[in-house]
Amino acid sequence: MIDNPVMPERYIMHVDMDAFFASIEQRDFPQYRGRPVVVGAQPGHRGVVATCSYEARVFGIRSAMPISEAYRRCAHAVYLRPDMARYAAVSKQVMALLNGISPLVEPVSIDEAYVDISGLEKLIGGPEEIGRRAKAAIQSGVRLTASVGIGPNRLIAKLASEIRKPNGLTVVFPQAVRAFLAPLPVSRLGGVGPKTLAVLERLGIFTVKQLQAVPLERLQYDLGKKSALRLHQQAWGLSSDVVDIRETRKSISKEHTFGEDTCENAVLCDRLRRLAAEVGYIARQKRLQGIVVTLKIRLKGFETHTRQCRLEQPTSSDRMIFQTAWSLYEESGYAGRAVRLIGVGLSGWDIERYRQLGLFAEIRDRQREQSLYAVLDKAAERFGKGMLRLGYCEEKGRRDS
DNA sequence: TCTGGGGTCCTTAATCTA
DNA sequence: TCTGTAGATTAAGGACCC
Repeated sequence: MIDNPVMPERYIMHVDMDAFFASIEQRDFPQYRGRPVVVGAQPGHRGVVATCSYEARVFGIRSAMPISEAYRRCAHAVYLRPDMARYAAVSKQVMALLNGISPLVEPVSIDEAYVDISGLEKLIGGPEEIGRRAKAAIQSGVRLTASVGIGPNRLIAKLASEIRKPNGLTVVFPQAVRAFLAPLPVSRLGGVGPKTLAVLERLGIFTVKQLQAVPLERLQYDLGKKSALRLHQQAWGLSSDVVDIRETRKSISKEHTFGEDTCENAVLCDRLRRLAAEVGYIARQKRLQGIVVTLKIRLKGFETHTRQCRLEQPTSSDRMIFQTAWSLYEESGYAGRAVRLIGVGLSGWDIERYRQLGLFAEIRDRQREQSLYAVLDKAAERFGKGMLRLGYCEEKGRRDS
């Protein structure tokens, strides 16, 4: 617990399941308990570690590590292929348990979620009590542990959940935010990967406190406008406190890495057809039709390219997706080169939503009207706000803020 | 040396259009 | 009607996240 418990206006809770895939395997198969468990590719094949148990981490094994390296570090670990369907079912249970605490649950991945717990103090208790309640619900509901962080916004909640792992609970009150952030390494902030970290280190910035001292303009010179602004805001503890419960998926894609690089058309064509069918199937299940098809190709040497095509009509048809992707491959000039990975994606239903509302021409008027918001205002007048309410309010809210 | 899969967001360059 | 320009869109790649 950090600082004193004065009630802030808002409390956001971040729940992060501990070593999720590996913990489910250890829960379901007692013979794996107490042993290093690595979920991911099989040793001897291409691939990386998806998750590993805390016993495996003792050997230095980490997520995203090549499986060959993991095997070198710990040959006697249990190596398992991921069973995503089983993990997804457990994830669903966890989200339902969190829903029992607050209806405002935003799953951000299979193993983590943000929960808006503002205003629950009279019903349940202070933030620490709510955190304890969430952990207990997960423990008794699915027999797994989670690390929980609570703070005035998403950033602080997430960083707080990472402070004590596994099975931790950390609450950061608003007055304590600056002191909480100051000693953290900048690598803990969102959007700081190897490239950005190298730039920051070149500038002599290693901690959040040091980052706070750097003028925004200086950061923008080295990192670009938006990335720098986001980083600067994070350094001062500023972030969204909105938990968004709507489904917001923007694209669907499937890809496959071949065991060995191939340049055989028959193999590539067959794989692309299967991937397109998977994408089409998910799109139809979600009742989505996309107007943009993307082909992804990774060649020998990890050289990666994408090619996009905008269709005449939105689609969720396997055949249409496949034919478009295959044409992109044939036109790409990569035919004959050894392919390591091939993938296909479908996106662009947001564009289609506007078109269906008869707003496509108006979108072109953006240049005259200066913004889409004016278009939405006009359209709302014409169609009535009821019909456009969701999109309209989203956009208007963003504009007003 | 080795580097999966499924995503999101940002930047940049080319192109379009009022 | 022509032309330069600014802003928007699109395509591709990069970085990052889990």
